[in-house]
Amino acid sequence: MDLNTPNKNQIPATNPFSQFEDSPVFNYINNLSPIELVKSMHNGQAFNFPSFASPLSVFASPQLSSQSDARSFMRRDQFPEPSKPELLQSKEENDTSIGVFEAAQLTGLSVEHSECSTPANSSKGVITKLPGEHMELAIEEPDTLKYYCASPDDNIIMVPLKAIIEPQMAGDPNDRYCLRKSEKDLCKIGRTGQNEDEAGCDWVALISDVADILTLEPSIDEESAEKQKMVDPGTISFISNVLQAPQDNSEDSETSYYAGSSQQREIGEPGIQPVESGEQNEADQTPSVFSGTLPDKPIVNDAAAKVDIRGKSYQSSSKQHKIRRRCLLFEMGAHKKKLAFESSSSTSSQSDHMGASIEKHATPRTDKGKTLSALPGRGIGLHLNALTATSSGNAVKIETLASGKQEISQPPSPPAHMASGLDPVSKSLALITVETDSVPFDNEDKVMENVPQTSMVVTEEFGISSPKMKRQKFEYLGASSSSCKRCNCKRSKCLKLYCECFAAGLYCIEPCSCLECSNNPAHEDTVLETRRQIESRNPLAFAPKVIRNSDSVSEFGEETNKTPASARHKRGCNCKKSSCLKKYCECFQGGVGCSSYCRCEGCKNTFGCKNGVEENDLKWGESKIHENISNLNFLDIIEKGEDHPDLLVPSKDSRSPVHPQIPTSGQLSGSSLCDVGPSTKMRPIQRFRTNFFYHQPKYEKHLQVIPEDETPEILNRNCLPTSGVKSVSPNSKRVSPPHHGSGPSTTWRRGRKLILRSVSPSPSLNPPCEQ
DNA sequence: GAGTTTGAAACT
DNA sequence: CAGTTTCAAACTC
Repeated sequence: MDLNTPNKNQIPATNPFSQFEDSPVFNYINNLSPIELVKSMHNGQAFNFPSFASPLSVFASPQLSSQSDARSFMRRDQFPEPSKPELLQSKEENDTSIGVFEAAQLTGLSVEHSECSTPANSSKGVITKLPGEHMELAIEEPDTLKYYCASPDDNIIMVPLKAIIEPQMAGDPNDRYCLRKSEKDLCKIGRTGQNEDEAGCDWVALISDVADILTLEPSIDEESAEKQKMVDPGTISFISNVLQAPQDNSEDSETSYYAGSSQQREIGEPGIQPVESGEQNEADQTPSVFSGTLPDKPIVNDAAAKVDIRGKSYQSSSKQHKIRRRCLLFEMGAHKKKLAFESSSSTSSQSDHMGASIEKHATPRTDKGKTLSALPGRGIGLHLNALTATSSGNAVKIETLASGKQEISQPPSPPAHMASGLDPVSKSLALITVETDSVPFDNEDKVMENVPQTSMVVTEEFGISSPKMKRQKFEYLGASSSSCKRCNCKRSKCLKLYCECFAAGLYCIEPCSCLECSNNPAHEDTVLETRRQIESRNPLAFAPKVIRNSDSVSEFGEETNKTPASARHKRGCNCKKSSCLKKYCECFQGGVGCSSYCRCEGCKNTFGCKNGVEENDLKWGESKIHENISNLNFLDIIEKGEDHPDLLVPSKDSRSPVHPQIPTSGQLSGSSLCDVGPSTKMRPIQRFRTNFFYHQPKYEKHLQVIPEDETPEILNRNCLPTSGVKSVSPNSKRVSPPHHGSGPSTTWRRGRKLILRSVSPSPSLNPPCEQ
């Protein structure tokens, strides 16, 4: 394809054009034009740069592109107009014009683009006109380009220009009209374009990208468009307009629209996407939308290609990229399912549901976006849940939003294949998800489950019909276990923490057996409000129940102990009869040992027992504390009356050579989570650190979606004596964090303060916790 | 699958 | 904040 070599086209243009400059025809044209003729050289540049440079600028500024696109769309509509075709036709007959325009490489370029991009439709739009449109070319091309690239200047110029030209059209011969217009354009373009050499370079790159996209082959227009989008918001608009034949105006318009709103998409906000946006739109939508409207053509290979392309092109925002990628892949999956659904409509409820969910996801996505925005730092779980549901293919309930409250009953139970093993699509999705760091924990869990090999923590089922089966998988999962819940609530409407789904910040989904469930997108408002209320009562309510120290540690590249002992229950248990040996015990259920936070009686937790506290640790701690207390930046914590008893008992962990240096070194052991066993209670400081780092991205991502506002709280809890004080005494009842002090707000404030003062610039390395 | 046990969450 | 109630999961049969 020639697309990747736009300059080639550009280069030739100059000469040919100059040749015609001297021709009689050209002179004639000049005479016709009241406007001062621009030198061919200049013109050449104008064509070359404006057309290409602009696009670049456009890329830089999506907004502009959007405007441009909009215009472009309009314009395409105009093309079909009877008057213009005639005009073109007449022009075509004119040798002069032909020569002139042949000189203009732009034309050729445009043609090529069109051809490449949309074989079927290429005849339309640009191509159709270009051949004959010498003058028209000058006119149309620049405009078109402006639309796509639309540097601000271009836009400004073009508007007035048109205004001027249009009137002339009526009375003047086509030639004249075209000529003038072209001249004007050239002048303007030249002006604006000259400064855009660099842009031109970028343009080349862009073209290359385009070429790559096109070379991906069997891609459809939609697919190419999708790719384009992935490449760059601004690029999208350009490519879609240039490459895509106006086969479908509506589609174009949408494309343009999206290009324009690329910023929003970049941000990850749902934006204002039309529900039935179509594959392109959905392509960019976040994971939740794995729309089924995807082109039917997506092929596995292509998909991979797309991914690669994206990955290469947009490293800058790796996260976004990942998200996109994931989305894409999910889309792929969705697409596949859709195909299956379409192909074998007879079968499966699953396919059916998938199709339904796919079609309706667009809306849910928006809702999710709202959720996020509405609940800053909160509702994350819900948001993710949507993802999870989607990916799992179980997201039937989520459809309710899209369907407008219509609750689509889920299939009686997940298809056998789902339970036994994921369908290929799901697996692929899972794998993909695993690849991406941005994958929500819940999603990840599911992924893990499906792909045990890769999992660090296996949790929840992907599509297990039986609640029991589901739960059985929760065994050792700690926080992760809390991530993907399936409930069986009957009276709480799944709006209380009794509901595991709700507690995990997730919407209930198909596998749930709940009654009168309100924990779904259809009741988003209610859910959010309830969440708020609960959080106001207990800021940590939605925090992961199990805090895994090892994860945070590993995040920093340090090999960590991933045993349950390296984690602890955030609040500790209060078991009386189960001896912490049954799943009644949250610690046990979470696969972690009991800690000083626990108030359990007769603890026999096999993962670790708070009773194992070592006296030596205390002694050691005392000596150390004096040594280092002064170094603590979080002294203020203590000063505030938050003197955490634990703080007085530094960890004695052998692996934390310098652990006393809380603020600076990452050497404190991850003890906080290592409450289990000998060192359990011994590391208040460490605990603080650990917990603090617990909030670090990776850990959070993996284990639980924690509302932003909870982070401080967590810190607070960990840092503040609250529980710590009493925890020291096994018998004493620990004060729950939320209730501590003056209440949530106070706690919150303190938490924030702690963050500010105690945060260590460098990642803390929490040594593995050994029991 | 029904009934019981258990402990967290919610309520007072 | 302690005590009680409610709830749903875990467990048993």
